[in-house]
Amino acid sequence: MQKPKTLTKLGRPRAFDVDEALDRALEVFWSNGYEGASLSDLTDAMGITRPSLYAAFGNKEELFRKALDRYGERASSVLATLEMTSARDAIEAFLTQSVGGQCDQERSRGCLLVQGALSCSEESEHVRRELASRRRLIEQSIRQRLIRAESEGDLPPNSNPADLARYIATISQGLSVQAAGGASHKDLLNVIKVAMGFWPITSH
Amino acid sequence: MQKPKTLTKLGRPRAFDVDEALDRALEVFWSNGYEGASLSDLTDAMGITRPSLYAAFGNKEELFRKALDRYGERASSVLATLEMTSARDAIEAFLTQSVGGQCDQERSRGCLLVQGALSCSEESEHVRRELASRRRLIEQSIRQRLIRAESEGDLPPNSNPADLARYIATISQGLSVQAAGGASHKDLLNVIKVAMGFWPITSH
DNA sequence: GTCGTTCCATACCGACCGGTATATATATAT
DNA sequence: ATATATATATACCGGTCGGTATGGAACGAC
Repeated sequence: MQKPKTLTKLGRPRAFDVDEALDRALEVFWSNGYEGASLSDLTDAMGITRPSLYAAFGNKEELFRKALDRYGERASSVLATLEMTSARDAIEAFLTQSVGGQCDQERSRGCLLVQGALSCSEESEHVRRELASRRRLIEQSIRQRLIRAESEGDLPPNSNPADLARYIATISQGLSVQAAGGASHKDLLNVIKVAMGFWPITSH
Repeated sequence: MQKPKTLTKLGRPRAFDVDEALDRALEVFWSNGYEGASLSDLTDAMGITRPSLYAAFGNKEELFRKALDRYGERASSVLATLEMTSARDAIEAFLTQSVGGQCDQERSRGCLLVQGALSCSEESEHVRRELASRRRLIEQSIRQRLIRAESEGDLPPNSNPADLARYIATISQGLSVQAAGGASHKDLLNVIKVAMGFWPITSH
């Protein structure tokens, strides 16, 4: 059993920045979805060749998964808003931040977890399920926040945290569809305003 | 200028039912989306050969558009619910019927207008826009119903029909994403219950 | 230098994509 | 029967898909 030694800086150095290439790939996946993004689209945007992509990221599916992870890092600040003191503020901020992330500059693009592969060919079923699973994780975070709120007396009486969480997730995902359909940032904020109407208690 | 005569029943008769074949195609598009449905998937499900498909329906995009039209006919009863006397009942029935159409038997599949091509390669941009356009038509129907309600005093004060309509459409589209992610019929109905909470006036 | 290792560039792989040419089968019209 | 018109069956088209074999280029180790 021999040590792996310093096999870090051996051979010809990589001529591109992996993180930057991943960011570019994320953009393509975000715009075109998993199946809609061809390897040629990806390598063109990343500025690297096909073998470089496979050496650095494995294959298309692994690249997508890494792009999803990166997307999750970027969006972590959105989930962080759930930690606000009032549950109502937390939910409203979550939705607002979520919409903010879906509207880059002038173009509305929606959420990658929704745009990525809502429906697809059977070959990509695996990716589709992965996305659904990640969406479910977000819904769970919301649910846990609302369960906490319930225990703190910070929820309207007779509330069902599970149903409320699914409702919030549904709004968020619907906003993604709206964004993909061309709705403006302001439009989406107005939807949030209406959506928060279920909350009978105003906390300020 | 000669009459076209009776060129209806000439030549070898078609060996399949066009309507039934279109229904089968609709199923495939619904499950896999526009790009995710290959011609082989389609012809296999339709039970016809490729040239027969092209002779009867034009090409893949035209077939999809005809499937959309057929889908619209089926879903026309959903839009019809908007004509109920009370606006609140109309909206609630619309959402409930909508969910009913998205859950066939045990499998939840969402709305074709959302699943069809939320994101895609650049070649199918045309189809994507078509779907967004059809979604917008539905939202307009809702808006007009709410505008009518406003004029009838059947809306809460300070309501904004446009924002409310977009909100309803957002819920409906979010439900489609939820359905695609595996939510059950009952789950979706519970979401609707929460979603109607914005409506401060109960009409019975 | 030479070696070992890693990366890049090119060209290529089989499979499948949407779409079609060709030939044959089956109907009506006369 | 013959001609005409339409549908079907088969086999095929160029192009693109995701993925890779191959050979040379650029580094550290020695």
